[in-house]
Amino acid sequence: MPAQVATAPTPQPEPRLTPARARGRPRKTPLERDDGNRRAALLRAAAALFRSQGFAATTTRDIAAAAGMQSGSPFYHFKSKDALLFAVMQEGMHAALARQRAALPATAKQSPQAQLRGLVQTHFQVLLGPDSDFIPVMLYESRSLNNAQRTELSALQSEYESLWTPVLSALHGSGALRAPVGLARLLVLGALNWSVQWFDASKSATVDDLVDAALALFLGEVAA
Amino acid sequence: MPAQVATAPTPQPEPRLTPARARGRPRKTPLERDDGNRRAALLRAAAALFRSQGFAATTTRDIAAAAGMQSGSPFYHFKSKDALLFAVMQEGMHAALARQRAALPATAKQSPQAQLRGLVQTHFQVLLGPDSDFIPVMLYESRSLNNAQRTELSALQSEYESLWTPVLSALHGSGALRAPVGLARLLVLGALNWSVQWFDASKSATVDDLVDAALALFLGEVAA
DNA sequence: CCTACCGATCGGTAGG
DNA sequence: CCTACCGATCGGTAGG
Repeated sequence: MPAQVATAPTPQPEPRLTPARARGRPRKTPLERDDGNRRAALLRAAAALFRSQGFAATTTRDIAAAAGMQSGSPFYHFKSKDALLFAVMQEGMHAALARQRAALPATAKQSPQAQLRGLVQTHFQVLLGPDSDFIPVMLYESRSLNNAQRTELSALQSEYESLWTPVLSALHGSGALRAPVGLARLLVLGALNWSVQWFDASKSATVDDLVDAALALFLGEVAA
Repeated sequence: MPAQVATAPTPQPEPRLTPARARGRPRKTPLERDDGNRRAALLRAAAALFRSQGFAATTTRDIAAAAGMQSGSPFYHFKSKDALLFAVMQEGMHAALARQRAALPATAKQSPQAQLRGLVQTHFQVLLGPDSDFIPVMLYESRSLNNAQRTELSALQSEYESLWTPVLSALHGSGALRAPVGLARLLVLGALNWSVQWFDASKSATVDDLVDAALALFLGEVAA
């Protein structure tokens, strides 16, 4: 029998208005409660589950369990399952935009070919690298959004596409890219986006192999 | 009061083993019952709904209503909702294979470039033409299949891919295609498959425009 | 293929 | 963030 159990009976505490505060896991004051941490955990869990099972097939109970919560708790952080999906997609788009913008200066003074290579490389990293559940969810689950959400995301997607257009235009102008710029952008992004369906990090091809293959396919460029 | 009602009381028919046969809408004998027609109607309705709403978000009641049936009736034709999804995908793959094989002879004696153009054109028609819900469902809902179903479909998909490989190999051999054949096939099909996400028949670009743009992008070919 | 129904699950909420 | 719960919906079935 463990020594620390069954000693003197625990004295009943005086009744208080907020009895739970003093028991269970220690509570933090509102300022240090780190809501963002729990919210971020929910977002990450939701992104992973939405990606692997799809939005409609994922229950809010699945998400709660993956984040270590009880079934009703996600609704403390998000108004609805829909709002969770939208937040995942927004987070994904903001991260993708930030990464492309951070990578742009490195090739800004180089050839359009090198600029396209930079865009393609970062795009593959966003799709296939670590923390890469958010954008695939956005690509493949947008049908589950309502109109207002779809409109708001469309604006972010247009921003993202606007990073590609000048580079493709320059390539078209020099004859390196023969297809019309608008359709070329759609076909190129399609070729890249589809990789989330088949890319397997445990297989032989690496992300760099994909970048080389894509540039070779679109521009006839052979890797250096 | 309608004349044909409230005349002589309907005589009770003799009790029979199959009383329903003689009442209600006329029944056909088993041979002319045209089960295939009702089954095909369910498949078409399911394909359209699975495509527009996704598998998990579509109820078997939705499908029944779209085919003009009551809620329990789809289960007379299909064992489960899963079986319906699988049948849609199988139908789609068989049709796609049949159409590609029918189109092959037209370009068999022409250049590899012309052969690729033929494959791309038929692929776009299967994806975007009339009755084009089946293949998009297969492309975007395979996560909802069980393992046995997935394995069976993989075989059909391999058959389909095997139509592309010799053409891409010939193009790679002649230097017209610089990317490795395996990755090129995945990127090319991705570019084409993604079109179901954005192609709008009511917009300016036609399927023929897409074919031209794709060939220009992959081979640097300009349309004749 | 219809009628009537079951058992399970699900998104979401009240109150603490 | 947890507990306890509600109302609605859903896949599927028995019997005809």
